[in-house]
Parts: sequence; structure tokens; C-alpha cells
Amino acid sequence: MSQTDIPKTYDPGSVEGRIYEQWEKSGAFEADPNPEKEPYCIVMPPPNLTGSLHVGTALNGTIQDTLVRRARMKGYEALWLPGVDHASIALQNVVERKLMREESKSRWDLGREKFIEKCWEFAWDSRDRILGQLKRLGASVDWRRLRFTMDEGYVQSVLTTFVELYEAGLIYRGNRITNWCPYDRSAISDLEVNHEETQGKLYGLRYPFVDGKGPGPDGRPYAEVFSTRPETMLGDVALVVNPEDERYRDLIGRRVMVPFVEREIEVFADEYVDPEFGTGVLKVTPAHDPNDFEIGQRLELEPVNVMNPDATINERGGPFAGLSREDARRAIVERLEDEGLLGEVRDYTFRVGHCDRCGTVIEPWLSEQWWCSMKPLAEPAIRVLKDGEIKVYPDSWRRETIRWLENIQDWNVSRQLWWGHRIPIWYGPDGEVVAARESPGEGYEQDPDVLDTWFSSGLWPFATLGWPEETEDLKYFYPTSLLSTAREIMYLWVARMLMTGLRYRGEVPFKKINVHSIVLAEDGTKMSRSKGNTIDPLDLFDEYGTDAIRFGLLYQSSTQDFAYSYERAEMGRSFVTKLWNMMRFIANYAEPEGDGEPSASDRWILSTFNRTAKRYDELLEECEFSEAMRLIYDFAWHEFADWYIEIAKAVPSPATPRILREVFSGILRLLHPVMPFVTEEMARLLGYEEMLIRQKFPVFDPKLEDEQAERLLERTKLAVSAVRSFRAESKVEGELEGRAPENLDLDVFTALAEVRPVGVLDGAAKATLPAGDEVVEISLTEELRRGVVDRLKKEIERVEKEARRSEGKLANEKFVERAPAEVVAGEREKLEKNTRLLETLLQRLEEYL
RNA sequence: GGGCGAUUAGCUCAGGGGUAGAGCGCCUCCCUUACAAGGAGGAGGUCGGUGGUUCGAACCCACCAUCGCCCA
Repeated sequence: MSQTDIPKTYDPGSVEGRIYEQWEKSGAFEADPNPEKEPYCIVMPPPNLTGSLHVGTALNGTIQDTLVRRARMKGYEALWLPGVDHASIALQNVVERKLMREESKSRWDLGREKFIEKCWEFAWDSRDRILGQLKRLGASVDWRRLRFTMDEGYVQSVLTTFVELYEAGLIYRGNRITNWCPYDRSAISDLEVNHEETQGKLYGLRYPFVDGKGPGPDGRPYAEVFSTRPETMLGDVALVVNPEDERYRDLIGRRVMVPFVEREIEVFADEYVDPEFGTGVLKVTPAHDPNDFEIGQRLELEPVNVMNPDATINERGGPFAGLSREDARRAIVERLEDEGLLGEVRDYTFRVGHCDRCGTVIEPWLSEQWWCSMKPLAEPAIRVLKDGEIKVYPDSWRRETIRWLENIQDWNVSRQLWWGHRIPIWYGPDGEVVAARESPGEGYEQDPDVLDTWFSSGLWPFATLGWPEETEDLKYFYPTSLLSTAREIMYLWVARMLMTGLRYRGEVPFKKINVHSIVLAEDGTKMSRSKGNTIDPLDLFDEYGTDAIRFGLLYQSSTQDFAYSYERAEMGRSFVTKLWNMMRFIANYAEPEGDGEPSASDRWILSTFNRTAKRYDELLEECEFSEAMRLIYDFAWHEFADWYIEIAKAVPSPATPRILREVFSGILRLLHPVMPFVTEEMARLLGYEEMLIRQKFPVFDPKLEDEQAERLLERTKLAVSAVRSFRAESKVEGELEGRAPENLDLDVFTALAEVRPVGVLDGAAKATLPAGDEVVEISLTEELRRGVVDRLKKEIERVEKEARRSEGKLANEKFVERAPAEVVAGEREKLEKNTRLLETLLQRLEEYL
């Protein structure tokens, strides 16, 4: 293809869609069990159907796509399995709000069946939007295998699991305190509660004595308790003090009155009470506080539940029945004050649980729920993490996860929602409870609740491959190769997959876990829609091109969170442009004719490329994406383009045309997993017979190693730089005469430094330029002398300092004794070289002065 | 309160016992037939503080300061 057919610049917008379609149509993304090949499989963390692709998803997608494309090019049967999650509470939430906004109706107005229909509609629309975004990213997923957690087959996995756990006695029903969201009117799990620092008040509540034994130990006719939630006093069943608390010894066993509800309660002793907090007396409201619930159980007290599911006060709340919890708080405080029962009120900052989905303040609330015992499930997971059977990058997350698993609590899996997997529990006519995938028969009523979304997504790595059927896919692709995730869902999701995978497959669900950075907003804070500081990756793709963004994200991604920086996008774009221009040069460069002997510079670039390719591959294997990007960027730009292409222009060998193409092809193949679109387009323009996506990833070839050539060219580059630097500073133009040291590539030096070689130079009229450990000598006009002298003086100073440093070290007996022999030898060598260099430089200086 | 992590050039960040790195920004020169989204050359840092370990510490350890995240 001639240069005129190649556009001067790369236009991502006009290329990406076309290429994606071409890949997809060619079947390049498809993977099937293949006994000839090793499997490589990544299951995509299913995007939440209510969201849209954000920068974090783009980063994670880039990581996965890079690894899958690389595996594919390395000859694995590589499957990236896509899917979406039904996001029970989140989606129901969105649909409910929409319903209220558009039709002023609640889900109860609509009824369960109709409401679920609305959810399905929303789910399909949303799914198509999200999948479109993944295509924009370039995701090389096998679309034939798209899974949805509400698919028929997937539902069977979920029901099977539930029934199995129930029959094993690991799922049980319990009336306990749960995190209750009054807006969603559902329980949620501990992990879905965000504790936010909140400015509130601590109210002193007074409980009058009613046992006729007179005033309390402090001489007052009441016991005072501090609480942040006065409204819960309606459900108080006891007061407690610490048994060790001298002040309140006499209080134990006395009786007080709960105001307004006219309930007499007793004062007990319990070690949970912190004497330092508040007055040292605690009220016990078992139905509305998890700690109180436990105290209540210890004291065998019947909880009094005073709230409705929407957090209004119920009929047990006496005069406050019907009020919202907020109104009730105000009313109670007011009445306490009127009746002289309000003590001190002080400002108090504490952490209040909020619903992760809707932000509503969580009400700890006593309710009947289905629970899953986690300890028996966690044990095998802890073992594989401890044994290192699963590698976690970075490893600190392995330890974190172990810690979490070791302290795991039982999991409330039921949700009082409609959108999701309905719990397969059936209540029979005679009160029997049956767990079954289908109705056991006439007269059985199914439990109205649905399962926590994470119950179903926790089965992802094997349910997507067909489990509970023993499919070929499952046998071939499980355990999967790697899971890449943000750390926010390590416990919520990853740990659960680990537990279920071990239970149902007897093998880890993935061999590696990559925990990637969180992409923060430009100001270093978390991106959030409410703060309006989110960045839409699609806008970035439009502005910079997808490849540039992918490169930039990987370049910046490490174990540390990072503030998104547009500079990285610009860097990616510049890199794309640079590569594009290299391609244009190569496309127009002389075709190889025959094949001559490679020159030293040819051998140098081959050797360097070979080494780079090997290291790059290792870095990707270790999920060191940022390092890998630096390495390939540096090689492509600062070795290949800056030096080899310049050499190819100036002093080509007969082999250069071939090697130029060979190395560039290698660069394209190394980069293709990261920058799939532009590399594929370049491959097309260069007339490659096969699409890059199907080509072989470069493998290390020991035959290409050539240390001698590498050393030679490194020295030559230094010498060239020395001359260029001198020219720039002394403002010399045109060709100079010069004499180079013998151990460098004279052709390259002569051409790139623009030095005409001469055998002998007149001492008085030559400049001596240090270049690494060597010196270069060039001819000199009289007026340039000053510059040379200044340079020499500067250089002498530097070398002298270095030499003294080495001397100092070597004079230190302990250093010579204790430092490793090679370090000492290295220091000696360095000193020798610097001493020699210094002599030369000083001698030259003398000649000038 | 418990745990984890961060503090490196003006900015965004790598690195991780043996002479401090990148991109952007800045300065000088250059629109040279791949590339001004570029080329050539340059300036810029006592690696948060204090102690300790070591022949040697930006790196390991302890404490402190500031910031962030997670869990009660």
C-alpha cells in the first residue's frame, strides 16, 4: 500500500465501529471447549443494570480485555464471558421512583405482577445500553454466551443452591434485628449499609422510679439515660448498668416507668454497658438496636416492636402512633421537656447507617428473615487463601479477605422486594415448610420475599457456564483463570463466589484475583453522581479515541487509587499518533530486497525488542499493568522511533528493511491487547494477511539475544548525545570533524552526530566530550573554546565528585568487608573508570588554558 | 476505637537497600521529505518529620504529623 492511501492522521471515530464489527463477524471473540488448546477464561463482573459504564468499569474492562486478547494471541482458547446482573434492590428502586414520578403510583398500587413487568422492560432497555458501551470499549467478549442472572437456566442455579443449603441446614429462618430500609421496606445486608458521620444530639431521658423506694443513688427521683434516638424509648424493656459500676450498685433490681407508654421496667446488670459513656445507664430496646437485642436475649426479655415497616410508630407507641420516626422524636422530646423528664441535651457526632441504594437512614428493626450460616462456607475459602491456592494481586487483599472471612456473620438473604429470585420456600396447608424448586402441589403458598442479588451473583463463575448441568463448558472453562474487580465488592461478591465455588465445584472459581485501583475524580475525591464530578468514559472515547483512553488507564492503574488525569488521555493520544506516524514511515520505506547480513544496530534493536517483549509479558502476567505500559511505551518511542528509525534512514543495512518491519510488527502485536483498534487498523494498512487479533503474541527467542550489540549501541547513543548536547549549547551548526573512540558503531555515530571522521585531530583545536565512560573528540573553532572549557569544568567537577564518593566507600573497611563482593568490585571498577576519565579531562583542560 | 494504605520534581504519578524516574508544565533551538498530538537540547527533588537497624536507607523498623479508605 502506498503512502498516498494512508491518512495522515488516525481518526478513531471512523475506524473503531468498523473494526469491532469485523472482529465480531469473523468469530474471533468466540471460544468453545477445544481439546487441542489450553482454556483461558475470565467471567466479566456483571454490570449493574441500573448504571452506565463509568471510568472504573472502563478500567476493569480494559484490564480484562487486555488479558483475554493476550491469552488468545498466545494460543489459548480464550473466553471472556459477558453478562449483566438484575440488581434487585437497585433496579426496583429506580423503577419505583420512575413509577411515582410518571404515574404517581407506588408498587403496591400497581401490584406485584404488573410491577415486575415494568422491571423487565427497564432491564431490557438498560441491558442494551450497557452492552453497547462495552462494544465501544472494544470488549472482545463472546456475545453468544451473554448471561443474565434472571435467565431461565441461571434461575435454576439459584434455586438449586438455595434448596441445597436449606437441606444442609445452612439456611434457616430467624426473627432478628436486621438493617431495615424504610423507603424500600426491605431488609438489607450489613454490607449494603454505609455508615456516615452525622451531627446529631444526645438526649438525657429520665425514667421515674415507681417502686416506692425513694430517690436513686444520686438523690434524684429518676434514672437518667443518654440516647441519640429518643423515639425508641417507646420500645424500652429494661435499663442496664455495668455490674462493676459502684455508683449504680443500688440501682440494680429497682423499677422505673417508661414515660408515655406506661410500662414498668426493671434495672439489670450487664457487662456490655460502658460506665464511661453518658450516665453509665443504658436503655434496652431489643426490637430497635442490635446490641440491645443481644442484651435482651441474655436477660430473656420480650422485645417490644414499636414501628411499622415504613418506620412510622405503630399502635404500641401509645400517643405517638402514626407519627414518622422523625416527628415522633420531636414530639417525644417536647413532651419530655413539658413533664420535666428531659435531661441534658448536647451535640453529638456519631455514625448513622444509610441505605447504600437510596440513602435513607437505616432502622435496625426486628423482623423475620431467612439467614445463611456463613462460618461453614467460609472455612474452605479461608484455607485456599491461606494456602495461596489463589493468587491475589496485590497480596494485601488476600490477607484482608482472610480477616473478613474469619469474622464473618450470618447473612440475611431475604429481601422484602418483588424484583428478583423469589425464595423457593413453600408453606403447606398444614403449616409445613418445604424448600423446592417448584411448588410441591395444591394448597402451597410461596414465600413472598426475593433473594439478595448477591446470592445469585455469588454463583457467577459456574452458573454462567451451565451449572447445575454438568456441561462441557463447565468442565472445560472452570476454574476460570482470573477475576478482575474493584475492591469495593471483595466481600460482597468475590468472597461469596469463592465460598460457593468451593462448595459446588470443589475447586476455586478463579486462580487469580486482580484488585484494581479505584478511579477518583480529578480533585482526588470519589466520583459520585450527586457531587456531579463523574467522568463519562464514552465522552473520553469520543474525544481522545478508545485506544488512547485504554492505554492511559492502564498506564495509571496500579495498586493505588488515582485521580483521573486528562494528561494521561493526552499521553495515550500522542502515543497513538506517534505509532501512526511510525507506520506511515514504514509503509513508505524501501521493501526488503533479498536479505543481507544484519548490522550491529539491527542486532541491537532485535535483541532489545526481544528482551522487552519477554519482560512485558511477565509484567502482564503479574498484573503489573502500569509497569508494562511504561516499558512498551519507552521501547516503542524512545528506542525504536528515536533511534532505530533514525538509523534506518541514515545508515541502513541490507537487512534493515526486513528488521524494521519485523520489529514494528512485534510492537503492534504486543500493543494490540491494550490498543486493539489502532493497531488493527495499522495492520490492515500495512497489508498484513491476517487480522492482528488472530496473530501470535511475540515470544522470547534466545537466538536474538546479543549483549555485545546492545552495549555497542548504548555507547554509540551516548556519544551521539554528547555531540548533540554540545552543539545545542554551543550553538554549532553543520558538520564537524571528529574522532570517535574505537568501541562504538562508527557509521551510526558519524551519521547521527553529523561528524566527519578524521584520523588525527590537532590537540589545540579539538573538544573532548565525555560520553558515559568514554570521550568523544571533535574539531573546534576558536570561538567555541569557551563553551568547551565551561563544559569540561562542569564535567570534571561531576566526575571528581563521583570518584571521591567511590574512594570514600572503598576506604571504609566495613564496606569492603561486609558489602557483597560484586558491589565492591563494581565500585572499584567505577573508580578506575572515573579516575581515567578524570585524567583525560584534566589533561584536555590544561591544553586549553 | 480497630485495621489497611498514602505522603517522591510546579501538577498527576511510577519506583523500592548500592549515583532519584515518567508524562504534563517550564526554558533554548528547530514547521528537517513518518510525526509540531513532533524533533534536538536543558532547568527543576536534602523522596512528610524524628529516631533506629545497616558498610550503606527515599526504600526496612519505631514513633509523630497530615490525608484517604475499610470495619465496629
